[in-house]
Amino acid sequence: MSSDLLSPTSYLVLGLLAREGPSSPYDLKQLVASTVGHFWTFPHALLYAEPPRLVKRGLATETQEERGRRRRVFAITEPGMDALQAWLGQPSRQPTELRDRGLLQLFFADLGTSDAQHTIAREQLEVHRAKLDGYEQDAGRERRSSGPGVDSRTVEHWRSRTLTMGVLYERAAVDFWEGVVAQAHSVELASGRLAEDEDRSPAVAFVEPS
Amino acid sequence: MSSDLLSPTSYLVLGLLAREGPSSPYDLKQLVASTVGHFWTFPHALLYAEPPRLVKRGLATETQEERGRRRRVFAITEPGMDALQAWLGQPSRQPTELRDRGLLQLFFADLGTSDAQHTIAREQLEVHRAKLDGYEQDAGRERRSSGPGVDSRTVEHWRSRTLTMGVLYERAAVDFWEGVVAQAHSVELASGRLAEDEDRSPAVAFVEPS
DNA sequence: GGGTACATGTAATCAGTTACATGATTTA
DNA sequence: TAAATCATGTAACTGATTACATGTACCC
Repeated sequence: MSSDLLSPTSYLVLGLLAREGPSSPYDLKQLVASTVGHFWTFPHALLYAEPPRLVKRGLATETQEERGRRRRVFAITEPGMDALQAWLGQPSRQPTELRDRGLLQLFFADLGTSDAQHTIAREQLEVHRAKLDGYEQDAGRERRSSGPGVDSRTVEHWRSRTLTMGVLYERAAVDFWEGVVAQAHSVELASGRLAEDEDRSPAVAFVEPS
Repeated sequence: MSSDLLSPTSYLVLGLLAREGPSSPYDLKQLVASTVGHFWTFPHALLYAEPPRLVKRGLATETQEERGRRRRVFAITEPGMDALQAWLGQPSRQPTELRDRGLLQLFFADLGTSDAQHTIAREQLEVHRAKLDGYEQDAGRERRSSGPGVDSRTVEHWRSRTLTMGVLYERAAVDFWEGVVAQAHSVELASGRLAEDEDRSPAVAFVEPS
């Protein structure tokens, strides 16, 4: 018997099944990609592996289509709903995992060339600007399609609220990396490493500042 | 043969060995706890398991103390340094993993009671305020101990710069959850669920606003 | 010298990840 | 009808996590 505590993946699947009704792993994959997947990736193989685990615990059921693709469709059970409710009723105190390879590289940047610092920072700035840009396009699309009156009790409301956290994080990240770029640049200038006429921010130009 | 690409854990250990010199797994554990461990946790068993892997690849060497605790001490090799440099020279483009259980709960909060939303948000607010508070105390201690003249090229500089990312994230998180708390509260009021005289923010009071 | 906290490790399990492989549907 | 893409899965591996277990130093 594995410990009776479920993983975040378990609750992800339970929650999606509860909200969307019976779903195939592929459905789950699509749902994840457009929501939490923006900042917490779940490889598709996981979404094929998790539902059977839930079935074994009695938290979901599996049925198979007779014709066509014979997809496996999973549905949440009563005990599954209970587990989900229990989880929602007991807020997590575990700290956020901010797994960012760029940050890890920055942490060790002093071991590389001074050029490495600059390169890392510019790359990260580009990545985070692009991501922020993507979020804002999504938000625009959504506003147009769902109209102005978004009720705070709707599913859409909480969905977009969660994405907002992603946006806030990306904004903080852009601020941060801008600072690092500026800092690294001035250090290199001071040490006479850069020519005066060098392009200062090539990686930054292609995205409009917010 | 496993793929010749190293994991973040590998680079973490390589980087620490490069910076600190020969170290035992326990040393690594301490170093991690006071730096990146603040936002990217590496369980101690990992820091006992990873160095031998590096040895097998020729990126580190192992020696054992003769007396006392007979600790295993690991040191980085030339190929190890090369691998580290190569990594630093090629900035990551992989997106940040923001694994936050509270966010996941929020995403599904509409499936719980309206009370669940409020509870989750207050708990998260408390957690993130406490973390932010801890960072700021650390920063204060460090400023006092290292004096005013921090050279931007020093190790300490980059160390604290990296922690700064943690601070920025926590600030963004506090903002976010404050908004959610306010929102959830007003929704509950509107639906007549709260009495007028209910305590509005008990979870928040114990930490000073920054 | 007995308790407590710190330090050091191992073993077993399991989830996560990568890679592979093939089937179904659409479109050129 | 061939190509391309979307959809659906599985297998193997291995890294991450948990739990266990014991040793060493310090303090009362």
